[in-house]
Amino acid sequence: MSRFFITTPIYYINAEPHLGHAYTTMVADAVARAHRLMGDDVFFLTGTDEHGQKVERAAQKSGEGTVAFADRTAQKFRDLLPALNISNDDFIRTTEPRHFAASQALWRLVRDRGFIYKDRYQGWYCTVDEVFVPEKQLVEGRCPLCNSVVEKLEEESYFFRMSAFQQTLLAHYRQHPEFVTPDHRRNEMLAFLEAGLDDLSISRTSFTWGIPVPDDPAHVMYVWFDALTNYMTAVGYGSDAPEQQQRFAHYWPADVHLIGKEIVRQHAIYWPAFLLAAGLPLPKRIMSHGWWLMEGAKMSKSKGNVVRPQDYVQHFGLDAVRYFVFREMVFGQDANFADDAILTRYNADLANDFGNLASRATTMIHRSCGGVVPAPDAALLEREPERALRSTLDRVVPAVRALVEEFQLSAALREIWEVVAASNRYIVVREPWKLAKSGSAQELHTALFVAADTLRVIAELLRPFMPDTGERTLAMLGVTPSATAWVDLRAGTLAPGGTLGTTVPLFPRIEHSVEELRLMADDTTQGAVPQTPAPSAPAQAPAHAPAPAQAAIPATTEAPKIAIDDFMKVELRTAKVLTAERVPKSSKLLKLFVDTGIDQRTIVAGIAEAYEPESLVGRTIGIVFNLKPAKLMGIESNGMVLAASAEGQKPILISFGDNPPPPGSRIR
RNA sequence: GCCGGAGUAGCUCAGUUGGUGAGAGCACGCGUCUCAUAAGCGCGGGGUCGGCGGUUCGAAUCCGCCCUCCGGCACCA
Repeated sequence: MSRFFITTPIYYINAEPHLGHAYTTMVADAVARAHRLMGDDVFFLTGTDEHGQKVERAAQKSGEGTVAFADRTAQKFRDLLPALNISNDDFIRTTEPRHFAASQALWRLVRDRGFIYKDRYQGWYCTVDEVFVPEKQLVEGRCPLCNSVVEKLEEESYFFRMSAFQQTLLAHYRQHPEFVTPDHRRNEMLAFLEAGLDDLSISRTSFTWGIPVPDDPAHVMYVWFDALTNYMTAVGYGSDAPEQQQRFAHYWPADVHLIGKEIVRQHAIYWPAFLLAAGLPLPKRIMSHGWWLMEGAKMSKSKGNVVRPQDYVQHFGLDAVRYFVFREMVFGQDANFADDAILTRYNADLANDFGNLASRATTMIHRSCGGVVPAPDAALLEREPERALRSTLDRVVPAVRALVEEFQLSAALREIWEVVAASNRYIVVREPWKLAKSGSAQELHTALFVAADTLRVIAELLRPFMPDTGERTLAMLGVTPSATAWVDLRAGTLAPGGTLGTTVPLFPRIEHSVEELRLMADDTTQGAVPQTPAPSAPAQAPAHAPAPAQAAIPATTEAPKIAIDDFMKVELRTAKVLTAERVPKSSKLLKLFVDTGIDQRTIVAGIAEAYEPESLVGRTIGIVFNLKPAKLMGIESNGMVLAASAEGQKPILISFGDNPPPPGSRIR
């Protein structure tokens, strides 16, 4: 069993989490899960980068303390993890004490070995943007960003003697061609190295939100020195505790730093230079992926085309989104995120090919074999379609393993779908429904066994990519998931005599366009907060209910019983409607302004089809008082109106009669 | 500007060291089964392989020039 330490970048908390962050984290998750299934001792790290002037300023602007701001914004990234079913082993924040200790330890080490010196940092400073502008970028002596006049400024700074490592790094690149992937990024880094390295300014005195430089607290470490060190902090670097030192010895160096292409240099040059200076081992691989483009354009806030993964998770379910991003992006290249592409992938690959296969294979065993895995006939297994299918598996399983190790998730899924297609073809050739009527029992049992056995291998192969789907498919087959299922994964290992679970539709076809789905979701869901997927709950209805008609009404009534305490967490109160108006471009939403007795607030409610706005003014309604705010059609809604909605019917508000209680009365 | 990628069917892309008549998926058309989520399976149409020129018995694949797009040299998954 080998050790596998994989990291994502730590995400800078100055931005909102978006598809880019989600993608990096999901890729790392899939690879980490695959290594666990292969029996490796995996450590999977992600976290947040919280220091620097940008954060300090954003915190000032927000009026919170810097610490409170960092806590709140870091939490947004942390919240993304369960929503994406991420199996990280640790979540590191650069503001944690352990990270201060590690960063300062690394600094001291590098300093004591003679690679840090103090000098003056001199440059052109733009007082408007508050940044140093490199001389080359000046436009006629003015700031290229805001066109204001820059001034020459000097600041005392510590410098890292990066220039000392050019030759060592070049040698390392030559000895380890796999160090930077993909190749064209490696070539870029080689070009950068050959051009020569400048020493790097690694401290600042112009702000204080950072890790103090040891023995000179007027300086804080400049962002990358502190940030990159996180990879060692999390495995125990800088700690005095013996068990932490052992952990560090065990897990360092990292096997993979997974990053986006925009931070290759920091990881492929700065970071190894720091480590060389400290005399510490270098990470084995820097793997960099491309960007997600929207309609061919880079995502950016100003273009308003930032993809929020939660929206798609809501429409298609988490596993479908994971499948899409893995399948669609060739590692290292940019890829397009298009609504119709994800819908096509969903219906063609997940619903038609795989979901339907799982459904037909298990249903036939329920019908013809009483839901028990039949025993195959050894001689019949040696006939042609069976042998061919088996050899497909023999080829695909190791291929998938190898591809995942190289982060070729798209190709790996393509291989798995070869098996899906082969399995569908096998069923057509053997026609078990005919065998059930007139064929021999041995032939029927063999065909159904092979179908189920193949499905089981597919389910195991899918687990890193779509953990929930893999386990639900195994549950349909009555197979208990094993933590190391990939160690000896092959055809013919499904145990005859096992009892199948219930067949459930894994990916119901979606007949609506994405635009329709989006409108429905906007009108019917009250929270933009992504659903936390129920981990391994095999027998339940689809956790993510992609069918939009079900969005307003739970598909089943099998909700577990709750205690009175749980109920009392929900503050139901009366409120009086002050104003009501239609939300433009929405067929179902009304914007209400209500008096809750405690405050006055806006609530958006999906009742426009049932009530005229005017009829509501002055009326007393029931609301959920302490619901998290959510944005619906761009309007922040603070609470939720209580109304009964029978399936297919318009909602009816809870009524308090002619003599209603005062606003703010608790409902229980 | 310098360096590096990419331009192949309507769409997204495979095509190692030049050589059986240029491929896959999706979409589209036709056929077919009925176990299955109106899913599956089979067949089919469609491409001057960015342009021009060259090397060669033979080039999408090598060379030169040109056009277009993208990236690195300068922040951001």
